[in-house]
Amino acid sequence: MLDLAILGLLHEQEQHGYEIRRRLRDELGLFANISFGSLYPALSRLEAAHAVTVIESSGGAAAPSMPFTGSLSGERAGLRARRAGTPRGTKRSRKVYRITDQGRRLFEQLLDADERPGADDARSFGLRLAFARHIAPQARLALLERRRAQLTRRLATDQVRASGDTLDVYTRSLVEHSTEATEHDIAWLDRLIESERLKQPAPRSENREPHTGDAVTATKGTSP
Amino acid sequence: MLDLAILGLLHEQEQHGYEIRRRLRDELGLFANISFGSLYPALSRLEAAHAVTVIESSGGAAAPSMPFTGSLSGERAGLRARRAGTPRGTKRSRKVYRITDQGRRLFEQLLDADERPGADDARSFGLRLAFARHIAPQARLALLERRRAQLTRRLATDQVRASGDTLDVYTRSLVEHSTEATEHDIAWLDRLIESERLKQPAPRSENREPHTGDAVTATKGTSP
DNA sequence: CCAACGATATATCAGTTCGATATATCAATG
DNA sequence: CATTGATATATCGAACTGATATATCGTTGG
Repeated sequence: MLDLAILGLLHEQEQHGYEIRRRLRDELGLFANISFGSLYPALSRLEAAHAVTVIESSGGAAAPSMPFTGSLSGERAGLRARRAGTPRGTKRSRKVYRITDQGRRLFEQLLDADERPGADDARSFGLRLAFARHIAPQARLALLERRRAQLTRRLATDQVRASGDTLDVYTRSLVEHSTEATEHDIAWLDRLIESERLKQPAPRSENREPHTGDAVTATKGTSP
Repeated sequence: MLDLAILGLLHEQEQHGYEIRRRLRDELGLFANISFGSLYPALSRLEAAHAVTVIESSGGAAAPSMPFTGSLSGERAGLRARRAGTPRGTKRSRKVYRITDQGRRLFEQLLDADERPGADDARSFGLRLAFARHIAPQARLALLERRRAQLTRRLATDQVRASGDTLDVYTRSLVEHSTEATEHDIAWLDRLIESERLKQPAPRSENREPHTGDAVTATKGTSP
């Protein structure tokens, strides 16, 4: 899962590990504070799989062919960057990674294949959504609908759990709040799905009726 | 974290591993489907730490001293349970675990100490809340307020993230929805906190003003 | 001036958790 | 009466976390 996140960030711009961590935290929001013990092994993994390559290892020469338009002025600083300008600068060694063609292929493959329904699915979905602009409109729609189905299933099991009378006050409140949150999530997804549908002309209609709001409203009406 | 969950369930009734897994899934809802690769090592861990003991190892003799009032008729079945009644029954070996006094101490210790603000804090809080009936009213209130502070902090960083203009449509939607969800969580916590306050006579007031709804409403007003 | 401190940056370790898989028993199914 | 499915315990490798180590550089303040 981390691999996907890293490839997604490198997809846009070559970067070094520490910066990847910062962007994961500040931009994505998923991976509140990804551990270095996850990040660096993941980068090594990806390098071993030829999905990324190390562009620049230290502050020395070997300027990359692409003079990337990015933020900081990494090249050959440190030498005599003693008192002149360059207020934010290189900092130590830095291994800058660049995604390869194979890595790009792996990225797309992870983006719509990997999706196993496991414990940590909210994070997985959030990550995919954050990179949704990179995938085909129909795959995007499929992603949203898979997530919707997932949440609908959860809603069903949550209601079974809430219907029992063995729960104490706190656990009951927890389950009820969880149910509400899931309904809120589904409503959000429905908005996204509708918005996607408007952007593309209904791929291959027929047997396709608008299902907006079936399970959500059903939560109010399933009990006799 | 699993240790806490296991001790919490064994706190109420002695059980075997498979059943613990079922209750974690069906009652708590956290740990959607806890892995056996987590569960059984955790039980061994707890046994090694003398927090739990194995009461009954197989379908043989050695009936536990306490004839626990619980559900199923485990004792000495399997022998000649061939065609007569007993529709749900023993099933194979089963190692039944019981919590020890030391385990009970560990449980209380984990319940209010461990709380590290890490990646997986929603689960950690949910777990503690599910066992909140076992702790002192003031500790319960403290738990709720710590969680509230945590979410308020998250709200602040989420707003910083949303204020940047570098996000694409999908990521922006993700962040906005996440913010809403956090606000919803805080409102829920405020309800729980109020409900707790009514149950106990304000421990030691002074310098304590009702803070219900400061950060939540602040999310509408911080921008100039 | 320079020592202390904090931010940047990479790396590794032990401990947990997960997913997959192996093994065994028993009930139900056909 | 063989196959399948539920119950039950166990173990493996891979991944993630928190902690810790190491190093460089900029800032701060005595």
